[in-house]
Amino acid sequence: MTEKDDFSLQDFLPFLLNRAAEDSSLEFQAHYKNRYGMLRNEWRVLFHLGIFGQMTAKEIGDRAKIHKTKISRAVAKLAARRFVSRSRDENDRRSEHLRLTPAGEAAYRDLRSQAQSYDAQLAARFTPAEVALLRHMLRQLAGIEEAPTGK
Amino acid sequence: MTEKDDFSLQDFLPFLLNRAAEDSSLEFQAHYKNRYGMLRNEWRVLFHLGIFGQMTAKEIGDRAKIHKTKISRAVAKLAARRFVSRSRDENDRRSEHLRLTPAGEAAYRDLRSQAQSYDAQLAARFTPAEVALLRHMLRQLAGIEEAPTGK
DNA sequence: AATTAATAGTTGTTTTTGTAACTAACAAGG
DNA sequence: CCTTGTTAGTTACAAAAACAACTATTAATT
Repeated sequence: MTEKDDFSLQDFLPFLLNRAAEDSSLEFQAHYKNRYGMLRNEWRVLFHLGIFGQMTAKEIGDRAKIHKTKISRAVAKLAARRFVSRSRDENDRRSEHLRLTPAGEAAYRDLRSQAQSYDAQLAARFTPAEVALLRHMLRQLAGIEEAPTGK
Repeated sequence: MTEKDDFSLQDFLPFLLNRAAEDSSLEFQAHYKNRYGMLRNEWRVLFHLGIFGQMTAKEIGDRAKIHKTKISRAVAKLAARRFVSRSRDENDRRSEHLRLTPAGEAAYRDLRSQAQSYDAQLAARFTPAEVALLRHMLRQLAGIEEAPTGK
């Protein structure tokens, strides 16, 4: 099983990105799945509402580039578990404003602290400058506009 | 929709990694899906065989960290399309040696060149040193042992 | 040797995802 | 108004992934 070819899968960025993403997802999953029975899109929605306080499904989808059907299902489950409350917009009755219930807030705060320490754990493998560059490059690859530095 | 919280999803590594991985996967998918009707695990198997010449399903799974059921189904499809041939190991009749047929080789060479130019296109957004560091960090995050440099 | 355990690979069943079609509400142009 | 087009969100169906159970073969234990 020795190489007969100069191409290396382990250098191919889409492969590497997927492998790294899968590995880190799997580890972080332990927190939201075991403790709250959530799915990936559910914690993402939860986090968006935790961070921004109130959003519509569309706003979440646009910001996180998650398809509306995924949002719809995630919101349905979060609402069923009383983590999220929904209220129609009076001006445009097509859209719904979502926000966390107290139980949702509690879950968010708990998971956020898990996320922060897991992120720190990943970052600890590198120097701060390296991590900053990594985040910058990943944002670039993910098509996320750089957050304005408050300088 | 303004932030009420200091935590930023867009800095959280698992989120960033997933977003970047998904984006690049989706773009590269166009090549193997449109041209060959392949699935992600199918091109991965194809590439492994293209690179290493001959492997068992287990070896592929170990190296790429793909679960054996995924390998099994990917191999079944590749074999049905005559991209891969299978032969039992005479010493251990549980395992099968897989290799590319000429058609498989042709598909591999085609996709490999697509992969190389797509990778170059991604890499072009950064300096060579940055890209080298990115690959290094991703390998580290993915738990891939660094390839020995021939120095 | 006979039983038990381990390994390579496959198959079946359940969850999740992807895609498309749908409803309801609003907007714009004639 | 009233047809046509858009948008927010849901639902239904098809494709794919996850997980568990299975077969066949080899290895280990007694």
